[in-house]
Amino acid sequence: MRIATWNVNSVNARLETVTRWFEEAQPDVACLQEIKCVNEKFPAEAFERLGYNLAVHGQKSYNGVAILSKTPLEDVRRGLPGDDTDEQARYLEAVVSGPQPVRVASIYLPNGNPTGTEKFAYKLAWMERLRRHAEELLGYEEPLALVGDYNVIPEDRDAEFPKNWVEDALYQPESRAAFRSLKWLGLTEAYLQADGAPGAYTFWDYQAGAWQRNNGIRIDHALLSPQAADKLRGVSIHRDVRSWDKPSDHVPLVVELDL
DNA sequence: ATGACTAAACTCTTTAGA
Repeated sequence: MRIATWNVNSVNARLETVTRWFEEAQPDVACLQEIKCVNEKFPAEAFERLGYNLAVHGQKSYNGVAILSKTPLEDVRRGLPGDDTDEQARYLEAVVSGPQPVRVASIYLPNGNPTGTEKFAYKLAWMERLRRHAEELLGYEEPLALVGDYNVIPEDRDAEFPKNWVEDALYQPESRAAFRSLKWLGLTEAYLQADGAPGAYTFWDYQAGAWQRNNGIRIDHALLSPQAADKLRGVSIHRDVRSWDKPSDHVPLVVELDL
């Protein structure tokens, strides 16, 4: 089973690019972030034509997450528990049905810039809510994949030019510590486990020729429960998609499990 | 020191992204 995560930076503005990738890569499950539309505006038919079932948690203009699956989705949960006043659509969870079901979450973790503002505080609070929720999910002792745009650069080697990021929310010690504390619950970071080579990035800014200079960062991640990590076969980053016409600034990350 | 791109919307600028 191939589970993909991809921040598409507007599913409607980029529908042709996104569906082209689906046709080529044929993921069994795909978690999308930054769909940037309400549920009613999600281009459901385009994906249903490709054989996908879908769950969408959208929002006007910003954020928005979705899960697409070739098998039916069950136990769909919208929103991250822990704050009833949070209206940002950044978390969607569902169980992918099949002989060996997998629980999957599509995560769009807050950016948090600029640091020292309420946006950064929101990022850290959101990460703490995610940690608590992940702790509960791990208690199920099931195959679980928490995938998405974490907006965290875990280590120096996850940036081509680490010095560019020292003031950035994605690279603050607090952001990185929160990411580590999530992993320390007992989650396996799929890329490090299956590959781990430095210089692999998932995001290149649109500005200042970042792609041409390979000024990239690795901020899209897949965290696996022990029951899923045991079945980890491999991970691939679809880097070439960044050079397509009308690209997202993120590229797909694909995890392959023996399930 | 600044801006560079891209998208969305109560669009001819502003906000947000990372």
